[in-house]
Amino acid sequence: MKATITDVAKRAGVSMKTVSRVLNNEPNVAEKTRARVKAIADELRYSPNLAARGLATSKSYLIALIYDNPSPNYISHIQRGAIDACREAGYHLVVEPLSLAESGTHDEKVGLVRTVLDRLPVDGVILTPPLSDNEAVLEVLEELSIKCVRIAPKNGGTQPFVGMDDETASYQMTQYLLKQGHEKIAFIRGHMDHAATSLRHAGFVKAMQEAGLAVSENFIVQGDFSFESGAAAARKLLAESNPERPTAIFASNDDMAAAVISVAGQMGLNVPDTLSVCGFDDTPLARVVWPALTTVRQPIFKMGHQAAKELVRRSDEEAEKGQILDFEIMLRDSVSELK
Amino acid sequence: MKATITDVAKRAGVSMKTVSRVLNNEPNVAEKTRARVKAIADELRYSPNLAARGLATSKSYLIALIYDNPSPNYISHIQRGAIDACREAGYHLVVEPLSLAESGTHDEKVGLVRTVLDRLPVDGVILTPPLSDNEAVLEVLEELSIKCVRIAPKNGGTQPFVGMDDETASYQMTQYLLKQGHEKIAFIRGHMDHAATSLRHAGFVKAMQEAGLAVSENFIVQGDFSFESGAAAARKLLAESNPERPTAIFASNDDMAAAVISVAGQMGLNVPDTLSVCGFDDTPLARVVWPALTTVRQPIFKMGHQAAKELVRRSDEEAEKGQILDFEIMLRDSVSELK
DNA sequence: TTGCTGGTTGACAGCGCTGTCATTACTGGA
DNA sequence: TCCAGTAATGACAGCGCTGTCAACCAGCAA
Repeated sequence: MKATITDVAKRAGVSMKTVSRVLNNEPNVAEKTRARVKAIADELRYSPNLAARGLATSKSYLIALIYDNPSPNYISHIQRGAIDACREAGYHLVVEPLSLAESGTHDEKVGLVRTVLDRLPVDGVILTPPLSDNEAVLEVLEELSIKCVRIAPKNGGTQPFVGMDDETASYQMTQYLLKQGHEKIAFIRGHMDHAATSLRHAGFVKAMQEAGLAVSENFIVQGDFSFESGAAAARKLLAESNPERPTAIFASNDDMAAAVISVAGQMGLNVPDTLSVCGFDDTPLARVVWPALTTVRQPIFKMGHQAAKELVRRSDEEAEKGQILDFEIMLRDSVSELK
Repeated sequence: MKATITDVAKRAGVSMKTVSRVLNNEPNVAEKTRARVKAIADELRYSPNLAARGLATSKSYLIALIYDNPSPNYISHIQRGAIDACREAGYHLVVEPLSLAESGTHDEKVGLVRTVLDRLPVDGVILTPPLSDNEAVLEVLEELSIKCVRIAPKNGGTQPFVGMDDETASYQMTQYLLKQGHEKIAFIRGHMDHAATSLRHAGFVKAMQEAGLAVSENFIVQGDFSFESGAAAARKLLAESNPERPTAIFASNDDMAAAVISVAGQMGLNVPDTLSVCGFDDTPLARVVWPALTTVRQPIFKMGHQAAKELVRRSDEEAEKGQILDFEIMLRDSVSELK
């Protein structure tokens, strides 16, 4: 049978309340008492009953990770990071996928979110793109006054968030391409709903302009982060009929970059000799395609970690309003110097 | 403020207990009363307090997905399936990654698992490979008498499980290769800890033997399901020094198959013209490499779904001892007929 | 000595729900 | 008409914990 707080109390010859104080690290317990209670709790392998504690405190010691993102890799890393932080604080992570994109009107979305959140009284939620900026979700969270941390949101808002500087990353990657001698550089945009899409685009444009290069309309193609959209974009950019082909293509995520490499291969174009390609995200895919993809590594794990950490923060610790984490440019084999 | 059962009871002019009966679909409530209570509960947007209910019933309405598997794609699909089933039954899924492989002795592993499970009193757990067959985990589960469903376990045991027939899938895929005229077929094995590894190998061997073909030692290479191990295996198999090269390579998962394609590309071998390649799992990767991978589709989502469904089963429904789900062979472009 | 302060401890109620068991309402047959 | 027998309902305790508040015990100044 599982030990209860009463068992520990009896064994230690103190009241339940004192045990409770020790377990919650509350002040005003004599050091000697504290040590004894701790020892006995360990001995009995006591661990508090979450339901009871939750009922008494109206906290659940649960935080939710809410997402509507088809990229398993992204979620999986966020998740790992978040769980890591939860464990340290005695919290647990429950995952709640939401399919909001195709679920009708704003009110229907609100209803859906509310149903999920009503049922499970979590202490906080982590929002991943594109939900970080979803009105319906934010509205319900506000209404139920649930704490939340947004990952890579489009605009600040009042809640804390964690993100990275997509624009600068994109800017630096473009500069790298320029340094390799490329001037005819095409850019494939991501999904419109994601905050990162316009930031990455902006960084690209900024670097091009600083280099005094015109950004041709024909060299900016809209994608949606999927492999298929990347392939379509590549076919368009590399078409024979295209008056002049780019010497480099900057796809704003790895899936689309992989598609570019694949299409180039099918068309008999050698990457990186006749076409340089780079991506964004550093998914496992990046190392798995050939040639290995030059890309930007996002600190995904850490984002999840920091987000959860903020949510499980004990109130006496300092709050973080927003955090911008560092990225890293991974130079691999898919970009070469222009001869 | 959130409505409680008392609010509903007052409004409906009945006792709490009657409301409780309605909400839990218990018998012995007049249809009229039932309908009225339901309506009022809806109106008040009442949803039960999980902690209170948990305290009263010593159930948590939580099930855990425990894994130690580096494949985000696999986990992510299992997870989706499981959550789906949970939602239908008012349960929630909490995810618990465990790093058991490198965590020392058996007893240390047991300790680690126990810590995680002690803290969170879940009603059931889903075990994914390679944990489905992990002694330490199974032991703790038994000790705490927590229900569990194992996904793709090596050997039956007494718990329910869901899986697919890896051996037959592998057998059929090999037959397909044979039908394309290949005889010199190499096989790359997966990670030793996974049940699937020997099953897939067995299916391959069976088909070869039935075709009256010898399976050369040199054509069986040990991998570990990682891209890197696949690449190493491919380099070994395709080495110039190798007296005779295979005309087809059957990698026992997609990552390794992708590695084979990549290595072949680097060595100037055309896939599928001079080398046919096939994989196993049908991960997104399979459609993303070029040429697209001929592979076996596992019903991963469904496995997660069925596993969770079994755990949240109300006791009056029928139990399923074990379920073997169907696979599908996905014919794509990485295998061609031997000329 | 008394009175006061502040650190330490415990008694008790109550969080929102369900299980048990008693009570009431209703049915059909004698 | 009355009485079982069953269906419908409710009163109440208690799940394991924490918040509140009162009680207690030094130690020290007056």
